[in-house]
Amino acid sequence: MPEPTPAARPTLEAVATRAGVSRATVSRVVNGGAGVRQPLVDKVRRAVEELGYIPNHAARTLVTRRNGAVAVIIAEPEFRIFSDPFFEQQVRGISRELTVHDSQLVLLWVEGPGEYDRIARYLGGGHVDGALAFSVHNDDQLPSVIHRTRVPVVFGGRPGWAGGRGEPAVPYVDADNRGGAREAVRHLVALGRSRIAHIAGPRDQASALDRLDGYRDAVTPHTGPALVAQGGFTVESGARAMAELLERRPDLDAVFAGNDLMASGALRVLRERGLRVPEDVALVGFDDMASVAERTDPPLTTVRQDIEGMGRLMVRLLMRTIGVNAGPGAAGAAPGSVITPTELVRRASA
Amino acid sequence: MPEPTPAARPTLEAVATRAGVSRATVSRVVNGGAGVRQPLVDKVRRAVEELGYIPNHAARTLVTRRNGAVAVIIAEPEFRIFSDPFFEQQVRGISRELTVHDSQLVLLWVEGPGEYDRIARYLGGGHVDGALAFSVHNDDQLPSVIHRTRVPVVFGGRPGWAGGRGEPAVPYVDADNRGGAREAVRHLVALGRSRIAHIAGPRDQASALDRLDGYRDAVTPHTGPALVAQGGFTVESGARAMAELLERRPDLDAVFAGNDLMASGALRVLRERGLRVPEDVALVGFDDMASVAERTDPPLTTVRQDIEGMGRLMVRLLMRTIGVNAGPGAAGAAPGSVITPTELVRRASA
DNA sequence: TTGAAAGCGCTAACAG
DNA sequence: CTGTTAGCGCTTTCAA
Repeated sequence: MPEPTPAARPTLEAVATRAGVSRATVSRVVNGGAGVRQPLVDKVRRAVEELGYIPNHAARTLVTRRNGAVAVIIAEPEFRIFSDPFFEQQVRGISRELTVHDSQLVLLWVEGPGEYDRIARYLGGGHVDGALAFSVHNDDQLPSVIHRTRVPVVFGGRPGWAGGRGEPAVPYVDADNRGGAREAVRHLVALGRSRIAHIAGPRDQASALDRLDGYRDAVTPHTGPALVAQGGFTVESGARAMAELLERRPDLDAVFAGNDLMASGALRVLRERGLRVPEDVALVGFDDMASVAERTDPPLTTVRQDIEGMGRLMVRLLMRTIGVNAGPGAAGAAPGSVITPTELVRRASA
Repeated sequence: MPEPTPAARPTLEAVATRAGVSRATVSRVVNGGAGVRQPLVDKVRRAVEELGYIPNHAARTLVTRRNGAVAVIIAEPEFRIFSDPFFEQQVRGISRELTVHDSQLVLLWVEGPGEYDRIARYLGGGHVDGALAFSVHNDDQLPSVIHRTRVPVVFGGRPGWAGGRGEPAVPYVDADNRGGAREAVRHLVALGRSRIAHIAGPRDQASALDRLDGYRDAVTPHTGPALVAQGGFTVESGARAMAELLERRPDLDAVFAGNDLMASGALRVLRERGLRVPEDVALVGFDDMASVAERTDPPLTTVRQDIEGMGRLMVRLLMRTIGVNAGPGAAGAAPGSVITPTELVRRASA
């Protein structure tokens, strides 16, 4: 037996030989078959089938410089990010859209700054065509680490430092937090409320700041005074903030919470104090997190964002960036970021 | 300007030229530097540093046939798998251990049988060195699809069909469900209970069957009659099963639930009926899911499994398989599966 | 339309 | 210990 090889995977060459054509022709057929006469196409297809040929990825990448893979970078500090339904939906969107683009999702789980080196090496090594990262805290070095690898990247959520000092322009996809907040408060105003308070999210997260801005946009001296308490996007912080608000302004008649979790905390406190929702105090949340907003009593009126859609958009943006970079334009040409619209969902709380 | 090239990534060649050595030497240094004299090593290192050289992945893979990447295959049917704390821990273990082995985690999200083709192509294309998959329902075609690609694979959880008819032997990592169940029931027996019931998990999941077997092992005619109700691993199903059990055997004095979720459902029913736990009915769960077991009232006595450890083990097993396959042994040589021990955690419910 | 040939960047014998 | 020399499997001009 001259060939003890168990089952070496067939190469282009093998297919070519079997089909009686050149490697070039096989390559053409495999890549769409444009410009090859039908009989040959058929012959090649048959050979591919019979041999069970599958193109070798590495070889292809080596010459095309394309990988068909995109990294999704997850920074661990974002605590139980996996359990976060928000995150799950976004990744689902990303995954689906990536499939459409025939690309693979490579998950990069970063447990801390100690691993930034590994990430840089991975990104720099050309394993992926681009990266998707999520808005991180302002002082994090990760964005700049990513940036230095020169791998195209799109952020999920407006990075707090976007547009800052010498910061490079980064493309990102974010919901219209400000507009959504504005709409929420206007709804409250339309309901005839005039003492509308806001429970704000953490000061180091852009989404929280944007929602606060939206609240400020809508609450004019005309509609009533601004009244803000600080929360931290958790149920407990929402409860605390609500208590504080009640102390400062016992006669408030509406609350716009920075997210559904805080709204549910606020709701609890409101009921403990014997205040009826929405009769005495109208309440609006943000996110439309199903596991929360639909299950409170009364169900929450809130602002919905298309999370899965945002994930898909991140991919589209990235793909465009990659396309652009392949062309004559230099790497700096960041395609504009995208702000997706939000929608007020009316339930019973306001 | 003869060189309009913006910033072509430096190659081995460039480093070699700069350091005044051959490509081979640079390659050696980059790959550990064994067998190269110190002065040269230093020179090369410096050149690498100055040029910001990063090895090209594709080129390396093309010749070494190794990828430094492992696929984690997730079948969507497993509903909100991301939100499942169990899953999160396992993936965390996998991710950490992969880092140790200098390998990357590639997430393959399969939304349904329609995508099996894509998966097969990906796996077959040599993108990854191996795959990790989770126990799926008995009738799923995914395992066989994976198997056909000849990519080494390790399963998380004993596949229901393992050891079946013509099924190939697949290596898997699983907790000692049977042993753990046995221990749980023996604990109940030691407590003096003699009418011990079991709420079983779904009949098509190996873990549920194994726990049932463990229960049967420990409940002998000597200790009392077997009494089993069917549940589905959810809180609600646990409650229903408990009600049924109470109907069939109002005087039962202990319950071993197939998991913590069902135990908490059972607990609720028990209290509704005015039965005290553990005084009237002792209760033991399984999993030690922190978000459940520690928060019930009373906290659940349960069986803990080292989930993150199982994730790590899956990777180690896979790495060994890959190593073996690289050697003379044929691809079929599946290294033995691993059953990890469980541990009874005593809290207040039993 | 098809084929021949030249690499992509790297590793791995094999010499020296 | 170091350099030379072949490729790994594929795409892509360039001719024919």
